[in-house]
Amino acid sequence: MKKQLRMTHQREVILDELRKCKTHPTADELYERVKKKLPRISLATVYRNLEVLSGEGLIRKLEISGRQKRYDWELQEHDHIYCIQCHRVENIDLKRDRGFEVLPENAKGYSVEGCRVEFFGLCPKCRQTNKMQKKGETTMGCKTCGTGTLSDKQREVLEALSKCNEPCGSKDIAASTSLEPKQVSCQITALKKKGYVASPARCKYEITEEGKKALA
Amino acid sequence: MKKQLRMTHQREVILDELRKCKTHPTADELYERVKKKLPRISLATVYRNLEVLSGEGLIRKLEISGRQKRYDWELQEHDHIYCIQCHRVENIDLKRDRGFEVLPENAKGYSVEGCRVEFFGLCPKCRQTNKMQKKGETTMGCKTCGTGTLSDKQREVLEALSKCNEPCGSKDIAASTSLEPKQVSCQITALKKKGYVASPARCKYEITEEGKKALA
DNA sequence: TTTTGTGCAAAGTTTTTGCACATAC
DNA sequence: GTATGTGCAAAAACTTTGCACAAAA
Repeated sequence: MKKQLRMTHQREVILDELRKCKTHPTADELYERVKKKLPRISLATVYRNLEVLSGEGLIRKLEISGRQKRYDWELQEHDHIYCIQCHRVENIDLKRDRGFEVLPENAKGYSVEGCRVEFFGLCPKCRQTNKMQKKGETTMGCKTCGTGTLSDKQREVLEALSKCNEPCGSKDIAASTSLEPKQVSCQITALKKKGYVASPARCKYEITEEGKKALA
Repeated sequence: MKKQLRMTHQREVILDELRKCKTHPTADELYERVKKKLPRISLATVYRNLEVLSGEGLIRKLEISGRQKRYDWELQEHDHIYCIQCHRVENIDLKRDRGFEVLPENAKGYSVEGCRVEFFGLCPKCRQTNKMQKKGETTMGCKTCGTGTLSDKQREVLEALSKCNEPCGSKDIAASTSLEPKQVSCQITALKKKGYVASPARCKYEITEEGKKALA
């Protein structure tokens, strides 16, 4: 006997937000969006629902490049393009003239259920960013982290750090900003790459001279 | 100025073992193999080397379905087939008659650097297992976990559990079998789904009546 | 001798799960 | 009222990193 599914408010909002997304979001991204409507929802609920909904065939879990799982409300099989720099994933129109069906003799005994085609390259935004970087290239430049410009979150973290007299941990930083500890550690990683943050002791961080300049 | 790479013994063995693999291994799988030759090597070294070697272009990191990263010694671009049940990844011969190149007008402004084609289905082994399951199908049947039949590892874990008088943790089980703790928890998850193992307390497991029947 | 790499343990990152309570049907 | 779902916290699963020491060039 199968479990009966219920349409809870949380589930509804999750589905709803997913349907609004064009770039197939990760559980985490979706959580951030859903939280704006349901501030008390937990990440675990988002994960659980994405799992249940894709199990039911209401949405699709994507098997795609990148570290995190991504989800798609579009059920029909279609192809994707993936930005190797910012990890965005978008749909792509592709006339699959199935000239590349696997022939039984080279399927190695597999029963083939389907095929994914994934293009990769740089999205328009990242192409633009790279161009700008090339112009004012510095020694600290780093293709994959967009050096030079600070994102809002990075600025927030860096500012919090600039107010500390001694090295502090990511939880201290989280407490003095609007950010989640998880987000803070992400930003710190990026800031370390840029040379704006140093880690004089394990899990303790402080702003560097470079970082102070970047804030100014 | 670029760092100079050194050929250490560890690095050599890692490369060597990778070259011997036909199914593109995860870091973990490779670690298990390498450990047989260098028992004192650490998983971190394997990860670090795979990262360095793929950074140098000596091996390839695969962007492929599944939870863990996989590596490939074959540098030339080629296509893969993925077993949706056991997660094995194999090469596949595919005459890409590139009829499906992305045309500039539908690349959405991306600069396309390449394309991955991935087939998925059931590998010969899993097809076989599924067939056998269908014969003796039970109410507990589950497509993705292979209910009914016990894999060798599952049987080993279940037997270990049947010898315990009280619920025990996965590390205790690992100690009394030939398996790694990591593998044990995998098997326990599968066994729980099948109803053969219960978890009366957090992280404590015991065999169920169902499980005892399955062993007999 | 200097630079690069290793083992270890601890942390970081993403996902899953047990539990007590809440909600939909 | 009961089966199903939620929030929370803790754990699991996978990967990365700081450090002190070791090995390669």
